[in-house]
Amino acid sequence: MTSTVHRVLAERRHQLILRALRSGGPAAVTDLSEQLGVSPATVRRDLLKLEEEGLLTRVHGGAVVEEGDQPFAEVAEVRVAEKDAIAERAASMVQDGQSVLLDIGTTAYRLARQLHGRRITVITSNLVVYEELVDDEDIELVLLGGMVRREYRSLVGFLTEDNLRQLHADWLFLGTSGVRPGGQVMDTTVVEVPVKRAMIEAGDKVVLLADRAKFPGTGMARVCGPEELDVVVTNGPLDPATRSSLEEAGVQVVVTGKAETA
Amino acid sequence: MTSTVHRVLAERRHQLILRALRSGGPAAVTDLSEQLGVSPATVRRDLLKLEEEGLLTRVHGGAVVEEGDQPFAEVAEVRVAEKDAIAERAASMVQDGQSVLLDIGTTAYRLARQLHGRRITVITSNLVVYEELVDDEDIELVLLGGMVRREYRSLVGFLTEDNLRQLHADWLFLGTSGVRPGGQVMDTTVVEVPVKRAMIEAGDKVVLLADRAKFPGTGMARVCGPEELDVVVTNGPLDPATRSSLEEAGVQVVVTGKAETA
DNA sequence: CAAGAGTCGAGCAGAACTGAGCATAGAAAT
DNA sequence: ATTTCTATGCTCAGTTCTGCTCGACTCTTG
Repeated sequence: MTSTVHRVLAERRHQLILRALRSGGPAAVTDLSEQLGVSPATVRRDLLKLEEEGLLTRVHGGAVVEEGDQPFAEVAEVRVAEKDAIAERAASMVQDGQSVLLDIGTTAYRLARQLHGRRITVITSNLVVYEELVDDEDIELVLLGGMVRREYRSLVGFLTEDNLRQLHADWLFLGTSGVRPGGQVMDTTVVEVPVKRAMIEAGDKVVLLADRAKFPGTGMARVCGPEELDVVVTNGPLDPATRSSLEEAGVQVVVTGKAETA
Repeated sequence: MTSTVHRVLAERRHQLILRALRSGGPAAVTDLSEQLGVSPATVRRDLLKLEEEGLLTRVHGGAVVEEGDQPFAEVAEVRVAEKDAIAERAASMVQDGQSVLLDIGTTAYRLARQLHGRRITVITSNLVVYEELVDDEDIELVLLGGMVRREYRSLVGFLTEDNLRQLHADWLFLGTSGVRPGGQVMDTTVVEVPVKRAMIEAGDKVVLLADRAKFPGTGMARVCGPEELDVVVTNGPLDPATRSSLEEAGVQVVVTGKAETA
């Protein structure tokens, strides 16, 4: 790039900055300045504009992407590191060529982020997962039908259930609002429960993803009992009562290491 | 059609510019000028025209392709004004409270853009329509299940058909690759045909959206005959043979005024 | 708490870009 | 053949963007 120093279009710079922030987290003005080959002043002006558009937040020395811009506004930001650790562990269970059924919710979304570049089939009613994976050519993506629930970025209803009855997946990765001491998997959003049950029917191996805050947990509606689960991935420690309930039902409990990151 | 040579050249430039922007992101006027071997002034005029047609956004120093129009790469750019006129006419047929089934393809997308703010239910397997309407609180949005076809931004497969068998819509707006003289509705993408047929079954009133370039038209696969249609909206003039075929089958032919915009 | 390094915002000069108007060349129409 | 029309290239004034400098501010370190 030494020959002709083609001036980079402002718009292009903005895109690159946003991409850098999204993939690499917070970035310094000086670093961006070097990467883009423009002066720090220009980077600063770029950040100012992008902040006005609400696309990022400036901090002293640099900028970060806003969490609000990310899906799942309220829930998504909490315990991200924990969820990512769980997701990573879960992703490692899937082999190329297999099919994966992803539940709605944040945890499944974090898992989807770990699946980029894998040669697998992903089936989901999670619209954020769809958006995350739609540009990934390697992944065969199947979207379940249904009514769009904007607040949860999901698809629900009898269409979703109908579709699920026609499918079978090697893995189901399920989220939850909490697990009760007896090993009962609960949820707070009632309309999602029939969909989750249909997913359980369609999944060969059923994996529950639940960070430590979910033990013990609550929820209005019961999704299923421990006998429906094959694996629980968590970042424990989970209470002994729940653990024994799960193990009695033959559920494999996987505990990842990164519990105290938050 | 005054100066044939120049016209072709200009048209070709427009295509090249759009292709460059799609593959390489934002591009500078100077770069485009070099690549195309014309003066910056000419490039600027080209960009002006393309912006008027809504195919790109000009920025200081160059231009970028609009995000929303990214899908439908090749097809989307042609005859936008005509498609919009047809879409507007079609949208006026729908009353609040009704349900609308939208086919895949560009024309249905243009129609979706006209439906903002209407209190209706929209059912579709068109992912661009989904993206267009997902933030519109007034619209009840139902997405059909299926395998994601990235190149066409659509959902297809038996899941889509299954979903459609469970549904009924007041209106179906159908696109086509062309209508044969006998009134046969054709399509080029074979895997979409079963979905289109299922849509016809699910629609109460079936409306075909077809700009004048579709008469007469071709396509590998036959979707349906004129007897399945209720209305055809076009910007004609359509050839007398096709018109009489349609009218004999009891199809209402609606011709919008804006035929000679191109 | 204080010093120092780094960062920020504002103003300024130079460079690049834009839009408008005008001249030219080639094709179509008379 | 002449006129008309369109597309293109060029020039020029006005605008926008960029990099630099300088004083004020913020964060860190001892």
